[in-house]
Formats: sequence, C-alpha cells, structure tokens
Amino acid sequence: MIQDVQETKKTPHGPVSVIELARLLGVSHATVSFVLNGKAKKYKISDATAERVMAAAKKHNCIPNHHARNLRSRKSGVLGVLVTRLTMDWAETLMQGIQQVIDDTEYVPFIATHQFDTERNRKELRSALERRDEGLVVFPLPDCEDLYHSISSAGVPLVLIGEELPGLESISSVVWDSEKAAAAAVQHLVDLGRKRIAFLGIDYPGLGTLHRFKAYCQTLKNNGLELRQEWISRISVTRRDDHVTRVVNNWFTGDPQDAPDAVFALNDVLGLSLMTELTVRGMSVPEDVAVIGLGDLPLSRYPAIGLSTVAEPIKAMGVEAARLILDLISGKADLPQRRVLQSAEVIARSSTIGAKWQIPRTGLGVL
Amino acid sequence: MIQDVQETKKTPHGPVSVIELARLLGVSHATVSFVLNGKAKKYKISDATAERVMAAAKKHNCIPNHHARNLRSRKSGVLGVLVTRLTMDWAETLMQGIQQVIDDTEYVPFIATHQFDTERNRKELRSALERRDEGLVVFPLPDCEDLYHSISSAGVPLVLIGEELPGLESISSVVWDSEKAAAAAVQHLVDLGRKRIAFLGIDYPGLGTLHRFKAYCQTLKNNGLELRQEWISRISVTRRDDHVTRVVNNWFTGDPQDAPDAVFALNDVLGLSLMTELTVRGMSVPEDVAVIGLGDLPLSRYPAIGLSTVAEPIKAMGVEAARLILDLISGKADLPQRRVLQSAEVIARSSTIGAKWQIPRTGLGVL
DNA sequence: CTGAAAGCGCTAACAC
DNA sequence: GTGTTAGCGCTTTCAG
Repeated sequence: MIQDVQETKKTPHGPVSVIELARLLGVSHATVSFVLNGKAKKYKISDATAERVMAAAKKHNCIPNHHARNLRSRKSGVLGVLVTRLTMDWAETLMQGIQQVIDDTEYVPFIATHQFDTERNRKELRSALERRDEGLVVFPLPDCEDLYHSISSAGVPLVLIGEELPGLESISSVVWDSEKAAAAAVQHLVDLGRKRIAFLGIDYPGLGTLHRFKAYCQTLKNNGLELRQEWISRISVTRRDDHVTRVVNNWFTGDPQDAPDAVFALNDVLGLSLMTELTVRGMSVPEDVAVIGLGDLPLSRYPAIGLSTVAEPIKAMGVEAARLILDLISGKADLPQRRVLQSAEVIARSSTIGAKWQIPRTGLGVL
Repeated sequence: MIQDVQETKKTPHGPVSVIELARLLGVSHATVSFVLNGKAKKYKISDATAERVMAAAKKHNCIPNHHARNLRSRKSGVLGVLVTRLTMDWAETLMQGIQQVIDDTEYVPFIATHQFDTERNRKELRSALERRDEGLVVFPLPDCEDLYHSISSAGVPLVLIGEELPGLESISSVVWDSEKAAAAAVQHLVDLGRKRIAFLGIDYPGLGTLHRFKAYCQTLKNNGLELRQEWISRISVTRRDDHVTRVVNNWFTGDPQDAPDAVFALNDVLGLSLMTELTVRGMSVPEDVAVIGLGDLPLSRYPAIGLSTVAEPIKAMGVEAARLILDLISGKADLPQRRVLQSAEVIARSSTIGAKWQIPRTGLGVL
C-alpha cells in the first residue's frame, strides 16, 4: 500500500514520450502527435479526444523529443546567433530586436560567441550546421569567408550583422551606415575648433571599419586639416596583449604641440578605453583632448562618463536581421539582400562639450 | 561541358550525410560513423580506410545530423544556461568560467535569458527539456519551484547559480557567500563614520538577497546604529516602471538631517543606478552620500565611476557550476551539492573614499 | 576488418 | 475519426 502511494507520487519521472502518453490513453501515438502539434482539426480528431490528450499531456508532463521531431520534420526551429562577445550590452540589445520578431514564431535563438577567434568561429558554425539551424545571424570574421560561402550555398539562410567583409557581397547583411555617422562625428570635432584630430581604430578588415576611416580622412580633407600618419593608430582585436595604453603613450609622450587635441574613436568601446587611459594619465577630457566614439553604448550615457557618440541602431538591426532570416527561410525573400540602417545624428556629451552637457533626467532604465 | 564545370563547382551543396559519404566511398555507413566518432581503433578499421574516410569527409563537407545522432545515442551534448539578461557583462563573465571547463569536453552551452519573466522562464526551461539538454545551469526565479523540482526529479542535472530560493534546498547550487561580503561592505561605511546608512534592494525573494539584508541589519545593530524603516527600500524587478528615482525622491526630499548619509546597495547595478540618480540631482558622492555596492561589475572599476564594492567571483562560479554539472552528468557526484564561494574583501573606490582612491594603472582589458 | 539490420521517438501519408 | 505504417539519419550489435 505504502509503496503504491510512492509510485503514484513519482509520476513526474523523466519526460513522458508521445508513445507512452498514447498507450496511457489507449489511443494511437499519431493522434497524440496531431493534437500536440495543433493539427487536431486538420486530421479531424474529435474535440473530446483532443482535450483528453491535452489534459493528459499536462498531467503526465509529456515533453516530445525535439530531436526526433526535427529528424522527421526536417525543421529544427532554431536560429543561430553568433556574435563576438556578450559584453557592453551589445548582444543584449541585438537580442531584444531579434526576440521581438521571433516571439510570435516557433523559432528559438541559439546564442554563441566567437571572441574574435577564428577557430572558435569555425567550431560554432559547424555546431550550428550539425544542429541544422534554420538560419544564421553572424558577426563575420576574416579567414572564414570560405565557410560563410559554403553555408550560404548549402542553402542555409545567412545574414551578416554589424559588419561586412570584402568578398562576402553575395551574402545578405544588415548593417548601419556608419560612414555618414563617422563623418558627422569628425565634423563635430572640427566644429568645436579642434585641429589635430587623431584616429583610433582596430585592425579588423571590415567594410564598416574601412568606411569609418575613409570618412575620417575625407572630413579632415574637406576642412583643410592635416592628416598625420602618427595620429592614426589601430589596436589588434586578436592579440590579447595590445591595449589602448600603447597608443596613448605614443601620442602623448613628447611635445604637446605635436599631440592630438581630439580623437575620433572607431567605436564606443575604444572611446571608453581611451577616456579611461587619459584619466589615468591625469589628462582632462575634453579640455586637453576631446573624444568622440560611435555606437552609443549604454555605458556612454552614464552621467559620470558622458561619451559623445552617434547611436548605432542595434535593436533595429536585430529586428531587420530576424525579419530577413524569417523571409529567407519562408522563401518570401531571395538572397542576397543588403539592408542598411541610417543614423548619423551626433549625441554631444561631456567628452566633447564638457560641462555644457545636459545630463538627461531619465534614468538608465537598467533595473 | 560548361554545365559539367558548374556541377563540379556546386559540390558543397547541402551538408553531405554519413550515408552519402559511405556510398561515395563504397563502404558501409557504419564504417564512416565509426571513423567520424573516433572509434576506428575500437572497431578495428584499417588505417587506410580511416584516413580515406576522414579526407573524404573534409572534402565533401560531411556534417552528421546532430538530431539523428542524439536520437540514437540519447545524448544531446548541450548544457543549458539560463540567466536573467546579457547585460552588464555578468553573463559574459559567467560564460568564461563555463567555457573554460567545457572547452575540453564535447559539450556546447545553450545560452538563454528569462528577463525576470516567469512565463519566459517556463518557456525556456521547456525548450531545454525538449532539446534533452544534458544539464541545466539556471538563475532561479520564484513561482517556478515546481518546474525546478520536476526537472531535477526527472533526472536532469540542475544547478542553481547566483541565487537560491527557499524550498529549493534539495537542488544543487553554486553561490557566493554574499552575507559576509554584505557585512564587510556595511562595516566599511560605518568605519568611514557614516551614521545614517540606508538599504537599497530588490523585491526578489532569493536567499542571497535575504542574507545581504540580514547582514545589513546585523551590522548596524553591532555598531549601535539606527535602523530606520524609511531608509529601507526595494525596487521591483518585474515592474518595468519602478526605478531608483522613486527611492531617491523619498529619501532626499525633506529635511537633510533625516536623509541617509550612506547607502548600501544590494548589488552594483543598483549602486550604479543610485550614483547616476544622485548625480542628476546634483548631489555629491561620497561627500553628501557614500555608496557601496556588491559584485564588482567591470563598470564599477571605471575611473570616472569608481563604485566601492566587494567582488563576486562570477567566473569562478561558472567554473564550479560547469564542473558540478559535468560531475552530475557523469555520475561522479550525487545531488544535492551546495558549493559556496568566498569573497568578502571590500574594494574601496571613490564612491566611499573619494579622491583617496588610487585609480589602478592597469587598463580595463576590454579590447 | 566490413556489411546488414535493428531501432531511437516522432511526423504524415494512407488505410480502415 | 482513428490506427497503421514507413521512414528521418544516425549508432551499435552481430554476423560474416
């Protein structure tokens, strides 16, 4: 008797399969499958049976095996999202956009990071292929072009996000037109009267990266300003020992008249690092050096930081990428598509205009 | 002729299955399977054949179907990681720890977020169950206790990370002993001569949260300080419209002699928000109000911010959680296990000691 | 050393 | 309306 009770209590023991549930109910497992997949109507299952199945599924904690389902139906229902890192809230913002779109669907995102590491990238992409992800949203890495092409030509919808790489023009992408943003940012420094404007970048060969640099050169030229090679510096994204410290030492050791009075940073991460380094050296921003970045990370908005920048429409990029992937999967779109988002308004904060910055009254919204 | 060439170029077209590869090579698909799974030796496959298979697999881009493999072998090779959000680098740091451990294994992490939303949490947990994740590392949410129990009793290794919930004592967990940290943090404020110390928390019913509050009360008591109800405030984690602004208005509107001269924030996120709000109100930290948090987020280290805090060993927690999950899966450990990490040293920064803070010379290390 | 064959749990035609 | 059945692509046992 006591044992019986224990048996009963142990009911939720290991996910019950569709087959077991069918046996429990005395119906065919096809019937259960139909009901569970919302195809009761289609296969003319009686309402009574359908409800009985649903109730039993809940009661016995029936959880269909995703792999079996996928194997048979040839749909995994997963969208791979492969980004660089989960830092600085970039991925979170992107995912908000992606989630917003796929919440109405059956798709689930699989988030992974490559950390700017080619090997990791290849490994993660391979995993995605093994999983038969139905679509991939990736921040592209050099030296993996072959893989992207083979994925794409294998018929797996692929969308490059955040950056583009030369040679991948035949692959869909969702990017921010950061060239205009870069031009606006540099012009902002010029308008502030800065004459010795330096460039802080990375050694990543992306098109966006290139365009931002081009806009920097062009804007200096348009304003008749000097373009000095020693004021153009790039940090390695792969070498873990390369830091902004090195660049700052180069720029600001020696004659102050030869040092930059403003820096255009390729992105906010670099801008933030730079501001930190300058602070550590006892220099004042923007008095000694004005700094502007690109991206408008949540961090940049902090009253204590106030990094001037241009907002990257990250969430909108997520939305676009998700929509594009969904269209690509459903066949509503045919590749390649290139969706370019605009945003070039300078957000002037204390790193360029100093105390004139009006700290917004609205909180950070985090928590 | 021309068509032939095109056919040849199209070779990488859709992942080649094990069966196709076997046909291409004129061997049995079992042989291919053995070689691909590194069991060539075990089944005495000739080296020549093994190499032939490996070469062909690479050449024809053979990618075994993960779902078929899982269905048959009953192992998914995925570890679910379900955290609140990807913000503030918490998840990234945790993942670094987890990756460090599982990089040597065949396991892959599946990262998902619940955003403090019960429904989302249930949905993500269900997905994990459908996927037959071999282990789950989750930041627990209230109102889902039933689910955690059923997962655990279904035999799926489950590890709670970051927090614990009453009623889940029978489930393994990896946590930081934040009670000691909280006591040290509050004592730091007391040692600085602060007398009117407020508490800023959240309405989450976690054990860690509770213990931090208890430590706050106890430390005030030990030092003979007043514990005022109106200086104890909690923000809702679920209501999106509740902000630190509300709390700050309550505390600092009215007689300054009745306002706190220091705040112990339950975590750095709250501490950071608080500092922002105070800055916006034109108040000085630490002159008017000293602030200390808990966690030591990367942000807190910023020279421009300098939030005093105690470091949460996030990466170590990831390492422990991953090890525990692996042990649980392999049967090397039997549940429940509770691993508690210690870290209670106060990191005094400008938010409590002001200009006396020595900004560390080492950079932020991000990029 | 290699091939044949039996499933893993599910979906979706097709019978009844 | 419901049950039967044939795979999805792989692993693994068992004969050869």
